[in-house]
Amino acid sequence: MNSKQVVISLIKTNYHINSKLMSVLKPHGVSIQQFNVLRILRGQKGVAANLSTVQERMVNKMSNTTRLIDKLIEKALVERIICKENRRKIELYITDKGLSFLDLIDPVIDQAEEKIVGHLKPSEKEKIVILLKQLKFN
Amino acid sequence: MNSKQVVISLIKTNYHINSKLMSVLKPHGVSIQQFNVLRILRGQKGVAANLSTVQERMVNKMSNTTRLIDKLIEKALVERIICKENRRKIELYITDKGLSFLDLIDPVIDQAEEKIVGHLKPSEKEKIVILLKQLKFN
DNA sequence: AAACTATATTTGTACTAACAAATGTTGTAG
DNA sequence: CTACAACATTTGTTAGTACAAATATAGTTT
Repeated sequence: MNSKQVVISLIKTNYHINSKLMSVLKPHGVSIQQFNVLRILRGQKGVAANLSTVQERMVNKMSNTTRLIDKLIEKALVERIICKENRRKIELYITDKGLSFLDLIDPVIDQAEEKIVGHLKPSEKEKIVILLKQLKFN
Repeated sequence: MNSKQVVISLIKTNYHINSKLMSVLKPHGVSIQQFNVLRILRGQKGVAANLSTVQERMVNKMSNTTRLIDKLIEKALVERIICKENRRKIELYITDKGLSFLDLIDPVIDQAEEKIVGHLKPSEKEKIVILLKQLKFN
């Protein structure tokens, strides 16, 4: 078993996971990234989040989070307010519509995830996570 | 250890792998997908590949392989000829320039992959691959 | 041969990603 | 108070992705 095979295996696995999650989100009109932003905002429990806060917590450290959030605002799932104390910052909140949207979608995603890895033994799930944590990226 | 944590762990791992591979390819002016197409064409060992053949072997089953290959042709790494027997098909070849380009880049990628997973024991590498193969995507 | 079906590739559109540059705002040094 | 650095977000650009529709060619039916 060489390193290349491991890397390819991981890339392919991710491709399948992404495809699966996309396909379950698609009927609801949101992308995986949009869904993740919503979850991050819900995690704030009413406290405003800056753009930079959201970005830090996202998997993808890209800088077009602005446009991603524009889409969520169009759908009225998120609200954006310019911070009064520091007008450079913005304050992001999930709306009530956003919260009930998540209530609807969370179980669908959970089911998809369960379907993918749920049949593994707990020890196997743990083993994957432990092994992945040992990988080095510097 | 729940299923969601496993999925997130896989997604994050993939993000890091992708970032790493992108960063080593970037100085050479090709993307990961372009690099993969080149390797697929080299694997043909001089036999022409159709667009559909390349697409099947790619991880991403997207349909803009045409445009991806356009980029490789611009760089003279790949050649595209319309098939004489069946003018619907195209014949793709890696050029000599493409081959020597791969000779240059392969070791760089290999090193990156080794750095990421090379420190794992062979049994651990195998364990990852075996566990990933057990995941279900239908 | 004309109409139809299947095959192979290309093109169009909308979205996401990575990165750099630009914009607007705040704080600070002189 | 002006200049400048630091900060936070937005915008621009190029590339890749997903999916659908369009184009072109070949083979088949009538």
